[in-house]
Amino acid sequence: MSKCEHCIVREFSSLKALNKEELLKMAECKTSVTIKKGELIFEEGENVNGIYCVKDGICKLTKLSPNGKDHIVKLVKKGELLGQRSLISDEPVNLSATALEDMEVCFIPKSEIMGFFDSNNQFSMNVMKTICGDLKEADDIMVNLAQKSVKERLAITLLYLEDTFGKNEDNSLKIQLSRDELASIIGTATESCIRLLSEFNKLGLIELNGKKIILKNVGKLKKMAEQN
Amino acid sequence: MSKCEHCIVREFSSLKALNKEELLKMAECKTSVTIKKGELIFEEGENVNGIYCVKDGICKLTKLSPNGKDHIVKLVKKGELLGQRSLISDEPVNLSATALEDMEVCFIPKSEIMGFFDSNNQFSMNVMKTICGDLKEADDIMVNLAQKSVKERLAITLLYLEDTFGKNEDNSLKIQLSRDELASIIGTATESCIRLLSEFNKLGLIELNGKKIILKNVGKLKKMAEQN
DNA sequence: ATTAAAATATGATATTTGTCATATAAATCA
DNA sequence: TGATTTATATGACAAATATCATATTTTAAT
Repeated sequence: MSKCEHCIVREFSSLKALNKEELLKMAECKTSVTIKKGELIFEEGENVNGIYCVKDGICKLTKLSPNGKDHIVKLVKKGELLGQRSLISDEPVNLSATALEDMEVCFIPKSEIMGFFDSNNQFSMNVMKTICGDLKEADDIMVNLAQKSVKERLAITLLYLEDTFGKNEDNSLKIQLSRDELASIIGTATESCIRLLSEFNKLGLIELNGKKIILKNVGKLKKMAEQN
Repeated sequence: MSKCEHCIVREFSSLKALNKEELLKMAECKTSVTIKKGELIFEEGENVNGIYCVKDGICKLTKLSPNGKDHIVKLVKKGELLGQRSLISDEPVNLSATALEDMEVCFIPKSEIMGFFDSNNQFSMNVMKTICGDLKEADDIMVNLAQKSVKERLAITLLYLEDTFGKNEDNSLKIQLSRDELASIIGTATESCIRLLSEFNKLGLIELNGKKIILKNVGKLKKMAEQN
């Protein structure tokens, strides 16, 4: 069993508040899990009795709409925790988590985390801050969905993806999403998403190369994002 | 200065975790404020050094989009707290709060609240649960904005308004919103909102009487909300 | 390697929604 | 009260977006 103490990823999450003793205790009860690209980590409505700490890889959090289409609510990367909301609310998870790349995650059971809430105030505060950050982000996304055009939202999303997940040596976005997934972040039909990508390509804003997307003109993309 | 101890509204918020002693302390440093319909409580970007406890009345939380239009992110009623997120994140508020009715609120300074976070674990937990609830709600709203038509969102919103704020003796919605405000919850143009209200009226789903809206056929409205 | 399945792409068209113009009704104010 | 502003309503039209059809490319499977 690997030691949480030596896990660098921990430093990026609320868990950084834990002391040596707490880390040793956690290392004993945690389980390491490998998840293959495309696999489900947990599903909407499930009881996840603990939280997942993402050691490596990216996953999407989705919510199923009554019409049967998924919407991607959030992308989660290395260093973040999954399932905090559900744990605190003591409810089933309201989102599904699916790996977009091969992942390494650690599962920490509920009882352990609840103990930290009681004993470590800084940890509680960190978790609260994270959730508050998520809420603020959600507010921004809501306003974009309500008031911006699909074109603007595509520009915003592309910039966000480069900003958050970085780019490869060839300048292409590191995170690889299908057109369908991209559409499901933006909140539009897959065809509309594809069409606008083509348009951006023709306008020289981006370059398409199979699944690879390169942002060629960030300045113009930023203008496109604020068109109104 | 009125006593927090005897304030019933407190029982509906995270503050219910406070003990007698804490309530006495709070009563000493809080300020009661009366706010007239239409008045601003705080504005996006402002430093609100504390939280507001809503004793009476309803307010809207809005966010300004770059295009200059407001979006209503949330409606807040008696018993809820305002400004928690900003306080925890130690950031300016990201939303503006405006009274939709005459209001009675109490302002509790930051220092006081931060003390409760340190000393009263149940209080922290309550606040966390509230924010988690808000986050879950935000997820739902995002999916609706991304995937439902304006018509569906209007139906959903009307049902939500009756459910959350109740109705008068004549069955009309207790909360009175202008068409403009209703449109800004739904995320559509004012004219579109008005047009759809007329349509719902003609279909017998609702009845319009000046500013009053009566839900005549909740069953059909529910069907309309899930059309897809 | 060949076939089948899935993803991407694009055209044609329908539907939804926004915008602009204008009319009427309601609220506010001098 | 009358005048002025603001809110509501509706028509006409334009623009954005979805849907359906189909072609092409890519990926996966046998």
